[in-house]
Amino acid sequence: MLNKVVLIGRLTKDPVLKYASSNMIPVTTFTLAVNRNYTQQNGDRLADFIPIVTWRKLAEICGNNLKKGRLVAVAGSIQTRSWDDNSGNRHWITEVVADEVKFLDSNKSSGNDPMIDLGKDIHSFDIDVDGGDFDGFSPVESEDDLPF
Amino acid sequence: MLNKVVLIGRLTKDPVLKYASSNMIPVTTFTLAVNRNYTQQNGDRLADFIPIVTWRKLAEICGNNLKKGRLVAVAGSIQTRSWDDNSGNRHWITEVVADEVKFLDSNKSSGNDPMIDLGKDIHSFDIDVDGGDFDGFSPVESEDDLPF
Amino acid sequence: MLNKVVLIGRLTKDPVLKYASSNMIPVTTFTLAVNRNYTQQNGDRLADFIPIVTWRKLAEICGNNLKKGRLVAVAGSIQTRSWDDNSGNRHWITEVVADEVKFLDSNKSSGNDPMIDLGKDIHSFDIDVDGGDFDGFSPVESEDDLPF
Amino acid sequence: MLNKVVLIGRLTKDPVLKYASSNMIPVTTFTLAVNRNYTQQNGDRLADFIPIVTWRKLAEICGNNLKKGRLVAVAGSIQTRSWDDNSGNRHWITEVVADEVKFLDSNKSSGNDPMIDLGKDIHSFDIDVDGGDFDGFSPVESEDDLPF
DNA sequence: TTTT
DNA sequence: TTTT
Repeated sequence: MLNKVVLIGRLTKDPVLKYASSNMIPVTTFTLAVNRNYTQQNGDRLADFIPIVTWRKLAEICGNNLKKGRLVAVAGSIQTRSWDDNSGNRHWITEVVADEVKFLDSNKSSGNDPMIDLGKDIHSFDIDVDGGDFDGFSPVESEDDLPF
Repeated sequence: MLNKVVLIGRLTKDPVLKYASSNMIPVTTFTLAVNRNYTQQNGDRLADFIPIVTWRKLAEICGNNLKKGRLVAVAGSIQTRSWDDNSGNRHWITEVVADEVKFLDSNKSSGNDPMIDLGKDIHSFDIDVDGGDFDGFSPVESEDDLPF
Repeated sequence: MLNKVVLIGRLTKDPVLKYASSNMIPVTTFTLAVNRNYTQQNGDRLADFIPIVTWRKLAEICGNNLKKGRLVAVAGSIQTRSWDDNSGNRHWITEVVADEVKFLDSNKSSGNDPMIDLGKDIHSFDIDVDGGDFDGFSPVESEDDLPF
Repeated sequence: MLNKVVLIGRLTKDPVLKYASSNMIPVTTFTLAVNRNYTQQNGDRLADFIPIVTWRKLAEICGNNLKKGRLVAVAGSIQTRSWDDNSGNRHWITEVVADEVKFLDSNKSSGNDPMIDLGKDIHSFDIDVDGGDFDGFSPVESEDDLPF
């Protein structure tokens, strides 16, 4: 019926950009560390580590420009998927499918890496709603090959 | 940093109310079926099945009043936890911790079951922010015994 | 940068469906009464009354099917507009532009009015993202004629 | 019933911190410029300007630390209020009451002004849910004196 | 098995 | 009547 998520956090690692085997649609995945507001008395857990998936043009922008440690805002929805391991056991996965990803800090790696110039403003990228060159809009497809 | 979720869906089963073994805090869990807007061409998946956790007073209200099939709105945040199985394998779980649960349909089971009278209005219940009688506010505690 | 709203409430009046004078795009407006969780000690204000605007296909669905008192969920964003009155004074308006409207209760008026059959399930309608027959996608256009 | 807002944007001016005349509760107001994702063909409107209100401890933190141009995330709810002008005309105001404000950029004004040291991390502040020393929790009180 |  |  309704399924809305907004997160702000940092990438735990560099994102992973792949092309789905069946239709070559770009798909990028990363994990977001979202710090909790309170501090545990034992100092134990301080963050939630939330798997994020992006598709198509947004996947390419994220895969080519985000890096470990970058601060981003993600808007999207929660999705559940299942996959079967080699032993025939079914595993369930809950992840966030991002519709929008906003880059909230400037590019830290000022070296000569192939990142685009983010300029002096905060950049934001929306999802490619019409699917660009891709054949037919399907909100979620080719869920195989996802690393989670 | 920021972690906000809003869901509307139906309970896939009756909720499960337990009392955490360490401190007897009430905790209720259920799974929400959230229908997607689009229809798969193959008619395959139409909904996401999202695990929900509630604590304290809200847990008691949900555990005592919700039933399979009821339509609810949930506001809260995404949480990740890990647990180790008997074989020593660690499993990761992503679920939604509910701060607010709104009952969106009237009581379907008009029989003589022990459900409270929901009256003619939509009822809503907020989380017990101060923790009631409990000693000290801890946003998430006693995560053992969770059924997910 | 990011602008997300989710509301659940009831229409204070029947919605108003118009066609924008410049380009004949359908636009429907209504006000949502969103009850607050707490009760004022003086019993004064119990709800916020939030102006909602919808465009295109979603506007037609809302304008033709919603009625005063219906319970709906709205997802969208906050928008600010200004207009000048006859005395040359500028007025500022804050409203919610709906991307999605979900009908949460069944059709109350079971008479022979021209409402569509909502069936036994909750119906939901998304915004017409591609704009249908309209010439070029413009997220908000023709803001004149709005009744707020 | 349910009323959730998340915004990311920049302060158009320095925030205004006042103490409500009736009970001396701190209240801070500011306007957030939230850039839209799309560009108008005429280059006209690019942002929404959304009035924000915060209360109590969060009001003091915002009033003492935020400045014009700072990038923040705001989570809260939409509120409507009315006030009567000298001519006896009633005016309606829609604003966002912030429960959480996250500071997303580091302190720009590195001079010797009285701002607190924000350190090298992103700082976040939650609302003072129990109201501190104040007598009884009332989510919104003393709405007079608000500058909007 | 993690970000700052 | 506005931010970057």
